[in-house]
Amino acid sequence: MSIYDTLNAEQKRAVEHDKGPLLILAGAGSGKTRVLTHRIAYLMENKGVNPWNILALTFTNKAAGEMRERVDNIVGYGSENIWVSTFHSTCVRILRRWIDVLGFDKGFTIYDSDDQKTLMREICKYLQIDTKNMKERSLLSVISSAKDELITPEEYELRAVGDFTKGKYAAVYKEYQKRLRANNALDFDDLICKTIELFQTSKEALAYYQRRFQYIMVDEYQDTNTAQFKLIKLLADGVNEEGLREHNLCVVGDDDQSIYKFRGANIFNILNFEKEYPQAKVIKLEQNYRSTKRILEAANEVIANNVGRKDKALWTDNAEGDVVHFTQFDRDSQEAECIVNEIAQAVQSEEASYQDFAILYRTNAQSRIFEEKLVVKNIPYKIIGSINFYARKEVKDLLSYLKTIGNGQDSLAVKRIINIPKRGIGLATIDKVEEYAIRNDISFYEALRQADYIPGLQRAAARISPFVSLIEILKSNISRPDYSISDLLDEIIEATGYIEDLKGQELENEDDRIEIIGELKSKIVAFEEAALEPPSLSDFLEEVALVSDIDNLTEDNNVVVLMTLHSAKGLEFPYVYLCGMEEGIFPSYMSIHADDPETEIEEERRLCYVGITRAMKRLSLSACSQRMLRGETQFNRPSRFIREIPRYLLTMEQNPYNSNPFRSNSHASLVPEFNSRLQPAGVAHSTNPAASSNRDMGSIFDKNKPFTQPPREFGGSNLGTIDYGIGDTVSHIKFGVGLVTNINNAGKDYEVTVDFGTTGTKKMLASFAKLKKLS
DNA sequence: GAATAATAATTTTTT
DNA sequence: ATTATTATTC
Repeated sequence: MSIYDTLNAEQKRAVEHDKGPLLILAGAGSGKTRVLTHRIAYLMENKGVNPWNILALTFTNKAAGEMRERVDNIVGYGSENIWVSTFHSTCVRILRRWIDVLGFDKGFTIYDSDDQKTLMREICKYLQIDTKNMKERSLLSVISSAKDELITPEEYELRAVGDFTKGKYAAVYKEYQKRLRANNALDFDDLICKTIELFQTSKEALAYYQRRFQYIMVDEYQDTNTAQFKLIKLLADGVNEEGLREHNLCVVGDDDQSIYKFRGANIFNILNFEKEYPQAKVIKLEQNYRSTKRILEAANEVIANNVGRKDKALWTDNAEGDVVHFTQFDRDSQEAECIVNEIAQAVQSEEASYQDFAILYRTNAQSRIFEEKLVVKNIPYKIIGSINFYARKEVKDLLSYLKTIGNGQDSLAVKRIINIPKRGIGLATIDKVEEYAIRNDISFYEALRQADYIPGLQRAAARISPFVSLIEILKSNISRPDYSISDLLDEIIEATGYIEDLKGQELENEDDRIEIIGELKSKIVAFEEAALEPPSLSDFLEEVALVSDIDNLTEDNNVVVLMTLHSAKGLEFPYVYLCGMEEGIFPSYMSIHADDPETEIEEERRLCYVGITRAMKRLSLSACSQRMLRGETQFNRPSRFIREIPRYLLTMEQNPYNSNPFRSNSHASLVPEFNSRLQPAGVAHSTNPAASSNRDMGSIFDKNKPFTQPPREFGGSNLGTIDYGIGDTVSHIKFGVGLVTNINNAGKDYEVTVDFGTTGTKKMLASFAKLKKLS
């Protein structure tokens, strides 16, 4: 009896394949990680492959860590020598060693999307681009797509000839790359592109890694972009000791779970793998070990609506299981409250524990309301993603100090902290320094050091020099042998008086902010303790840039987890709540109204498939008729994906708050209170005329309504009117109490004129103003 | 020239 | 609702 006997026939074939390209099409829950780890073990144990020669690429650090751990459990030795890491970490590791070939310094900084945006803002200002027409975000995405396709700024320029807009893009792209280099910084895409550039520039570097990585494995292959594929191809093109090109490349993926097209994922990497490698062997894993029959069938039915997929039929030996639950709520607050109550009850009755539950949604913004309800119920939870810890102001400030000390060329970081805490250095001074830096072709920080020689900076120069000395002193500490990053952080906080400054600002959430600084400190300490040898500052900054929230999700925490559908890929939970199943939310408004809705909706559908297939035992779907989004009330119809699940697999659950407020659950006491909060106050929103126009967004379903449930009314039935008229007294959230002096019918909305007395007379649209009638 | 108050703008998904 | 930018005050 060997460990390989637990594998099914197809899995076994995949595991025992040793030489040559291999494509594993692995459906959801078909044990693909198991196959990968067993294959690594098999190669080591039975084929005498040196773990040193194995490279396994994943997309998240979590997946990488898990893979290493699982190999360790099987083999018991040598797993630390396998190179298992994410694409991005792999590239950083290579570049830290070789990037000087490309003219960068080895201490380069990695820019996250916030940094990118800041840089782009500067560029738009510099190139006098009107950001009303060309948004920073869209410019960045143009650049990102170019990089994904390995198009250089020069090439982009060539292709742009004669096209004004593209010409502009080319200029921005060029300037962006120029500034990254000047700051000795790389963005995420650069990590991949520069590694390829390195391999094309240095035969020595390429040969070294080709020789080392004799066996390459790629997880989530459907998410690779053109650049990543090129990188894999370059590495897999090496020769072995006998001078043979074996292409020992094993890729695992599922075209139905390709959900990163927006990030450049190229579906043809998986669809055309056999064309690229004609000798490739293809193995399909179609047995699902995760979900019940009903859940799997629901998933299959939904995904069957997509065209142009690789043919496959996922099946399972698991039990029939519970039907899929669908509940339609009136409001998002009900949805959240109800789901949270259900979880509390299940845990109370010891049917399950907190960690068995996941709440999944399309956008991060949806997490807020759940958090609210979970706190009230005292349920332990973890939200993955939403407000990234490293995006907090305090953290960014302190990290910028670290970056400034580690890489003085990173002007973005220097500019961020030069006046934090306030040193009396304002915009005008910064502009002058910047101008001097550009004129003399030096970095911003270098210009600060020469502040005394900058014309027009008499008084300001005196304010700059203490800052420069501070950084210089902190810098000199790094060279001490006993130096640690956490000491450095302490010194920064101490020397700048950062915490005192924070306290002086009299912010209401002062304690939270100080706590966050403490959290940063413990993260640094933990990082230093986990490292085998004392890590360098750039090691830590790299960790910060490349470790995502999901990576820290561990199973030993008994908490309910909340995350986006994207983050949930690769995970599984006994009980899954898929909420916000509404047209405009999921599928998203963006996809419905895209230039090419068919394609975009298909991606959303794959995302839905991913969501459904996370569930092992029970799947609960829900939608709300009314939802608050960015301070506005939206009215959405249930998602088309609900309709795609056959009725016999679904139960339509009654909204417990509506049908029977005294339902026999232990939380019945909450209900009357809830309703009273909901009814009169909410009427102002639900009766505004824009509501009916928003509603039409989902009207494609009017002709073909999938629901037998009688349509319920919200609050009152006077939708499309407003409950105040000329001469009425109304209150506005910001302007206070005023008198309605005029109402005009402005198409789908009403333009209301209100006299707020001393505040003045304002004209506003009824749908946005949220006026409340006072009588 | 800098600090502060007021106003405009923004969010789909992520390494 | 939160954050970046602009207008205003000191």
